[in-house]
Amino acid sequence: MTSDPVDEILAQWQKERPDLDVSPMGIIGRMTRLAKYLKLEIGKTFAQFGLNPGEFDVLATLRRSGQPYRLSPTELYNSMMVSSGTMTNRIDGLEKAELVKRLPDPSDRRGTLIQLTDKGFDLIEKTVEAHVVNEHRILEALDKSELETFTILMRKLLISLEE
Amino acid sequence: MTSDPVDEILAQWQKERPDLDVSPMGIIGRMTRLAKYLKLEIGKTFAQFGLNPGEFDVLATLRRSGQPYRLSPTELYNSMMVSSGTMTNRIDGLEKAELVKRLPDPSDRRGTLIQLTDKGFDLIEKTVEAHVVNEHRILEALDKSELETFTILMRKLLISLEE
DNA sequence: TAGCTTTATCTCGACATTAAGATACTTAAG
DNA sequence: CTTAAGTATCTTAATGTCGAGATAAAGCTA
Repeated sequence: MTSDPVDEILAQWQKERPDLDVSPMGIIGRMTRLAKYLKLEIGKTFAQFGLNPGEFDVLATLRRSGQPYRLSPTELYNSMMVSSGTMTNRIDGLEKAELVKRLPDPSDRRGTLIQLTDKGFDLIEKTVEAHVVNEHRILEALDKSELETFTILMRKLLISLEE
Repeated sequence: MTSDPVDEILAQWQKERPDLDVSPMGIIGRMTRLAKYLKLEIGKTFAQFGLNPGEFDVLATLRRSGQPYRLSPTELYNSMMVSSGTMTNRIDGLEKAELVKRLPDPSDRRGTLIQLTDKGFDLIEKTVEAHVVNEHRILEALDKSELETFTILMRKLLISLEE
């Protein structure tokens, strides 16, 4: 079995602290590292379209919500695990770039609805297409059944963490 | 099969863009989400010892490097995928807290060596112990063979991303 | 209806990170 | 020995994020 950098780390711990069972570090360390690499790789595609990962998330969430491509800031930040302040920032930037616009919520005067503009729609459409191609490339190392197993395991863990 | 939030997202895309094969989003989306939850959960343990994840990483890297618990800033930031500026910041903070100290590198006058202090050693020793217990708890949802499979898949992907 | 609690959004200050550049030193080539 | 290129570390400015708090509106309770 070929080893990766995380195996080295575990071997160091094994030597220094043989009394500890550090095997979970292998799982969590790899997950963390993978997430970092993936964010980096994926971010390159977004950058080609002038977006950062956060902005992409907002546009993609609006797009996949279906017509009329309109959600409240609260729905947006809840769905992507960021604070309200972060969402305000992101919306500000996207609004300045005319990719979304703020509309008053007719049924709640406190509220705002974030609406994808035509320009935003066109951009996210193209970006998602390139993004999916890129994701396929990134995962080429794993075959179909491996990806399936991977999904099942991650889903299981995700559900347990979200309880 | 129980579903997780990522399944919802995929279902939305399937409906909106049936022409795209968005299955890789399932893998990458879960990985990203998992990494976020894990960082959050794990960070709680670090916080109990007055550390943030970045500071923990530095102390842990020094600790597992073995005696004399001493590495250069370059070794440190290379091993943990952050910039040199980030490492300077982290070392500044840890030095102020007297958990590490900077020593001149006797063999290269440009260089510095970062040395774990006794206080730093004691702290990381206790923190790692609590951390490992916490990691075991987080991964309780998966059994031994699942964890093994998980490791193999992540290792494979990690190696392919690091080429 | 009046008062209290909750909700929606935004503002602001603090912080960690990055990338680019500065400084000082080392190494290799001629 | 001199010079050019490379290396180690730190500095700085810009960015994205969070969390606490402000404001306004809605919803509940009596």
